[in-house]
Amino acid sequence: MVSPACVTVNMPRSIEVAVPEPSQEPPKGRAPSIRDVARVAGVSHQTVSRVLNHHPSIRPETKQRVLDVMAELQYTPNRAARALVTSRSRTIGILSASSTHYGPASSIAAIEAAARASGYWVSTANIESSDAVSIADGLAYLRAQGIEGLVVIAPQVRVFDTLAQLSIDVPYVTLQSTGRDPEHTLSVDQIAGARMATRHLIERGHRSIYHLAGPQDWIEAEARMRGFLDEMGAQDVPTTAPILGDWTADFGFYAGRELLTVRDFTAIFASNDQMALGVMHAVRDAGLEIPRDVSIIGFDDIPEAAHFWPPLTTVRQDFAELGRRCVALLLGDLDDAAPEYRGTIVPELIVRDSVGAPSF
Amino acid sequence: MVSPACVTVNMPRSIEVAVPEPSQEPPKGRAPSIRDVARVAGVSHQTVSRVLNHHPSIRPETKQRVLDVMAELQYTPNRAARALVTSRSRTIGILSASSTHYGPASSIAAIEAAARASGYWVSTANIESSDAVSIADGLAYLRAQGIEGLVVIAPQVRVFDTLAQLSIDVPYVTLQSTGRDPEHTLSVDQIAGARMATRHLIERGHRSIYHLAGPQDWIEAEARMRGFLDEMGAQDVPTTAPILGDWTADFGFYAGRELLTVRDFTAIFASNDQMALGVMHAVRDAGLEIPRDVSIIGFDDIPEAAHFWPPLTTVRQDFAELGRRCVALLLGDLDDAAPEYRGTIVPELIVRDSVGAPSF
DNA sequence: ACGCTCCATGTGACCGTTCACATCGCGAGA
DNA sequence: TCTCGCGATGTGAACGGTCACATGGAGCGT
Repeated sequence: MVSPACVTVNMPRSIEVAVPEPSQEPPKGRAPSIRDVARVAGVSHQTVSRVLNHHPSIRPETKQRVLDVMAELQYTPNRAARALVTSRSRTIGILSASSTHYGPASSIAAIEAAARASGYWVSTANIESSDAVSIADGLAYLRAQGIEGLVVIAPQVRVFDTLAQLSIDVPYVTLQSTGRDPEHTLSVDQIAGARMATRHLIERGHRSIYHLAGPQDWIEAEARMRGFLDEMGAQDVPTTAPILGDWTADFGFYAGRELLTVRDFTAIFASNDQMALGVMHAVRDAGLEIPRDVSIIGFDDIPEAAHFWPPLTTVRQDFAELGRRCVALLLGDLDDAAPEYRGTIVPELIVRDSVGAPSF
Repeated sequence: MVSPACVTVNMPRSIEVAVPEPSQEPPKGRAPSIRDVARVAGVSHQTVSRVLNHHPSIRPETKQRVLDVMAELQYTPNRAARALVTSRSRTIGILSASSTHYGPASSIAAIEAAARASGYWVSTANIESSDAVSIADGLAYLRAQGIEGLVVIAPQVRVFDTLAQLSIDVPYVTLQSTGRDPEHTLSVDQIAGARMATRHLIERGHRSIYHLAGPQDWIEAEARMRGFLDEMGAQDVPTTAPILGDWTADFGFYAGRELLTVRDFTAIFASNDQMALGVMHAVRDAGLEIPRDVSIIGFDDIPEAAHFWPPLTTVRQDFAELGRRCVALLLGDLDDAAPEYRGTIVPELIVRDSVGAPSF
């Protein structure tokens, strides 16, 4: 990956714009304020404020004059002052775990883009371990920031406990799948995706399938597991207990190695692509071939999945769209407008080469 | 990866703490302020402020009383008010590209953690394309946020131009390798890492080595390329022109395929692990084996690299440490303390199975 | 015993914005 | 013609902290 290497700090080279004509604005140390603009434009500070807030009753001529002065003075509204008086920070908080993974990272990027487009700011708190203290720290950090909304990309069960405990009461969005509270639910089920994946394996003839699940307190993990179990049940295939992992390739590797000592299965459905990769590694290490001896299917379609060996069959999620809708929903809520994103994002089965017919 | 699925918004469940005794603080709509605390504690607002700022001359007894009241009232200092009067946002901006990749994502997470530990906030602007407009947008966004320092994880050449253009004059840290401005430089060279990788290939007997570089306006990419060229020169190995890529596995795949039509090489040094993965894919598709027919080495040691087929020999970077030092340097600078992190983070060669002796 | 310093604390202004309210024309309805 | 209403603008007070300065004792050297 693009990796930083060496660090250089550079002092500000304050660019002195030599103004030839002695204009009337005093070059104070501070940045120009609304009153500076007002003075130069020959209006009151309130008029400037109105321009800033797109107030309807302002003469176009006046408005233009103010805008011109703003540009001339390189005026930037002071976020702190505004937040102080409105007591609105226009900031959305993200509580995230595993932010170095593709899924969360993509979601975060999409959320940030969507928020920025709507004039909101984003503040992220990454938690390393998912213990209560770490979660509480993250939430306290976000609370101190005065967030107006919260997106949770983390083990949610614990987060909600902590949320209540800290008595943080902002609207929150959680990227989850359980269909309760349908009023506020986007119904893209991971369940559907997981069922797709499972069905794909069954259709190819597999009957002994293991599921490598994610951490049990992640609702996503739970949903995929449920999708797996639902589909297995629906198709009358005997079910084995899912193995609870931690989303990492390392875990997939060790779990795969363990599983292979028995070898009572023909296919594995991993709850994400990284774990699938680890399993593939273990399978090859055991001298077996994919998909001849073992079929493997993943979840997420990370950009690398197409280049695994063999290229991984998986379920694609549109993280960017997810992030966008998530913000739309939160902002629709915040700004009291009707959220328009109630539709469904359909996950998509991406068939590549890691699934074949069972060998026995 | 951990992937969000379905979105649910939940309204705040405002937790009413039923206070039995009618205490003297009025339950106004707003959060308690410094003056509310002062009133209850029987001191002046300024005393409360002093407690907040760890002012030395305060009687321990008074201090404790104030702290108690703060806890009782669940007082949280208002960031906006503080920022307004001090005109310091205590926010560090990150301008990042490819933030979904492991390296940048890890750096961001580390920066955020380090900043949080120092009482700073972090604001990230992700740019999707690296054109000037996109960069300018990102910087404007950060500027509006009132950032006090800037970390650039992006194509730096262009960023600096834009920086000057927008006349943003905050101290900045760039994760870079060129050794100019040694006063402010951490000397971990990517160059060293790249030389290690190259030397490893040469020592194994390779003489025809291609380098798959990153985008030319990323200083990291440039540094690795320079390291490659330096080592090749030092060892008197004839050099071929590096191929400029875009950090993605897809690019590695196509470049590899292209290269294999000629097949005038025995090893490839990819500038990051993703591109290395793509190349591996292309090599296998051509019916060749790694490392028997072609040796491949990467850069970064992403967590998945150990599970590639074959496990990838690569150069490990400690992104977390990098992020920490980066913040230390920036903050040392900001707070006018002597930065202690002038030392060197040594990249480490991780030998796995993707490099062997040349086949011809 | 006097003045000086320093510690602990209080007072009021100010940061840059928005909010509530006041003001001033001007055209329309009576 | 008088007034009412509304559009366009101005005035002053918040918001919740920090800063500069003032104040009143205690400690202390002479």
